[in-house]
Amino acid sequence: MSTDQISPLVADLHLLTVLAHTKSFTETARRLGLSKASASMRISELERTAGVLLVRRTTRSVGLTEAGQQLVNDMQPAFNRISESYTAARDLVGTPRGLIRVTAPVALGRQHLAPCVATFLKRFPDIHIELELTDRFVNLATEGFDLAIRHTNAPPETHVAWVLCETRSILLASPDYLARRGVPTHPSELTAHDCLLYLGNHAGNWTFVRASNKKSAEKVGVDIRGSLTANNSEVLRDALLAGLGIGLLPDFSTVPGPATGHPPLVQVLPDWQVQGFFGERIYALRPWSHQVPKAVKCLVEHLRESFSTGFPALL
Amino acid sequence: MSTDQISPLVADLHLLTVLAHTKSFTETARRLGLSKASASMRISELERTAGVLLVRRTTRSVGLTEAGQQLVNDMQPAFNRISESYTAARDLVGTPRGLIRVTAPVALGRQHLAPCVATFLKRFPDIHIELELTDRFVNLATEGFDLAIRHTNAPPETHVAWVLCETRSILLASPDYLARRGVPTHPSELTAHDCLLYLGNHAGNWTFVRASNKKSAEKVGVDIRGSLTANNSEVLRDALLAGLGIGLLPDFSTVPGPATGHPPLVQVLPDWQVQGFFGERIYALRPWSHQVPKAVKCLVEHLRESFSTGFPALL
DNA sequence: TTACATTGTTCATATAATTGAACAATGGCC
DNA sequence: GGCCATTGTTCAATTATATGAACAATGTAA
Repeated sequence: MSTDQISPLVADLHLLTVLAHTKSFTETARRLGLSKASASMRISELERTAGVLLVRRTTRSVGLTEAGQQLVNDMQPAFNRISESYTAARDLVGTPRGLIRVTAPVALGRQHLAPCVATFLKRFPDIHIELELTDRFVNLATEGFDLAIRHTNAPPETHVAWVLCETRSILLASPDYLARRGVPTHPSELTAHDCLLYLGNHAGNWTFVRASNKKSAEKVGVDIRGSLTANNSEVLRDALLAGLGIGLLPDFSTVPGPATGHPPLVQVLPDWQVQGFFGERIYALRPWSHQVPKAVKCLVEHLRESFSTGFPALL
Repeated sequence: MSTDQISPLVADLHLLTVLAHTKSFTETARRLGLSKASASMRISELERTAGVLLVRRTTRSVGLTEAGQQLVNDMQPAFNRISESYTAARDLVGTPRGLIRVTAPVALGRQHLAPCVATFLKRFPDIHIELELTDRFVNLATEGFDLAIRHTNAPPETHVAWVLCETRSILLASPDYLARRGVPTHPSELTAHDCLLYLGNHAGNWTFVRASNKKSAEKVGVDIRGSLTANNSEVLRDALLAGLGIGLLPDFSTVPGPATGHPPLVQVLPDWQVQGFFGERIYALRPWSHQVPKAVKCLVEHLRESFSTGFPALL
């Protein structure tokens, strides 16, 4: 009925939406900066005044009832909108500020993003950044992230995708490995080599493409034998440096620093590219919204500048 | 950014939206059931944490700054949606309940609506009704009404319009007036009569239409001389009963009760109708929304039943 | 199965909130 | 122009709320 009635409940209703995502009073309380005792009591009172059971509570876990789930589904976009509006109002005046929650792949985040973020925070003292590094595919909207840094050639259509820089995945090996096992001159030779595979992304069969000077492209399918498979690109890089085999890595994570004592890696089969790893870029992704907070705009701009100047040697 | 940040502010942001409509801390506090001291302080703190001036305060009046206005415009639909969702959740279980804010024309409201509402409240003890009678055209959405009862032949397209009953406006006079001045047999004779006009609705020239038994309709334009013009239909009715002239009144407000000591009014020119007063109905109007609260549905149903049985004599 | 760690709830205490009267400022009214 | 009613703000007293340690329940790992 008239919106006046929800006034004493608005805060509790929002608490409920957070609870719906975290499915935990403890986590909800932490995010909202209050005690789990409060969170528990306020939900209880919300249910009491509403006269509807919203939360299914076992002493150990929390789920929503059908009514609660429907209520949250209805309200969630509204709270998102309110949040955007508030941020937009703040952005009207003064310097950029606020909290930006960023998620990025572990390796990329640690090696390139973190240093870049550090200089950014010095320029904008009123901006705070929460950087969560994970190789898991997070859902920006439901997990409350403002920005995701992704290395991909197919950014999701449902998000705003800013291009930070162009990259490509190339085949690499250490000089000593190539000295021992020989330098491949054609993709088909890879079958006889040890390969380092990224778990999940890299299937057992790669299709190589060579763009000839004519229109037609030359294609070769090759079965790959993985001597090491890992879900961490830094492990693969270290394995490459140690001379364990030939690996497909994005170019930004392959320049060894002087501290490693290793010579630079050597690109293998530079004329060939692996299908599915064309046109890769580093993107800053953001769930679609009416407004982009000024702080986020600044961060993206800063990242774009930093990433466009090329990547420094690692370590 | 992430909606978690607005959690401590949500209640204050909603307070701001109420303030935007009332333009008064006192009224805002009354509606929200807290003291004006609280309202003032919480808005102040909201501005402090946002770092933006939202409210333009003179010690006597309250207006919004540009930033504040934009913020409210952005958020208002969201809060409406939240309110609807909450009401829908409550409606999932148990008997209809909640507050319904209703506005209606003074005469119609006092004579027919109020008695009907009384019996309704007995049937649904958990429903509360706030009945505001005014002949002013209220904006349902911005003034926070759930339902408006209107007597019109052109319900606004932007609202849900339930038909409560059919009515028509007819020409009436008291028997003694007609005895003194004669019974008109044709609209053109009205120029020589005293007429009672509703201020605003009734212009000085009426077009009369008679639906003949053939397809063609007969039309006559007549200049009307008003002996009394008022913006209150009850005043006009009393004047009719007192024999002051001929008046155009909706049929539901014309049956004099025995307490008046007056004989029933007599319809004049029953074959003719006045253009612009065709197809009149009593409507229950409601701003468009995703859900109609169960309590509102029940009230509309109750009104429809009561109004369809015809109107009792007045007074 | 058993022990452990973690969850949600409870209750007395401490904290933060709301309150209401007093005050200064202002718009309306004669 | 001056009076009066009403507005928004301020501040100490009060009320309501949040807190955190203790507890029972439960999923997990050995």
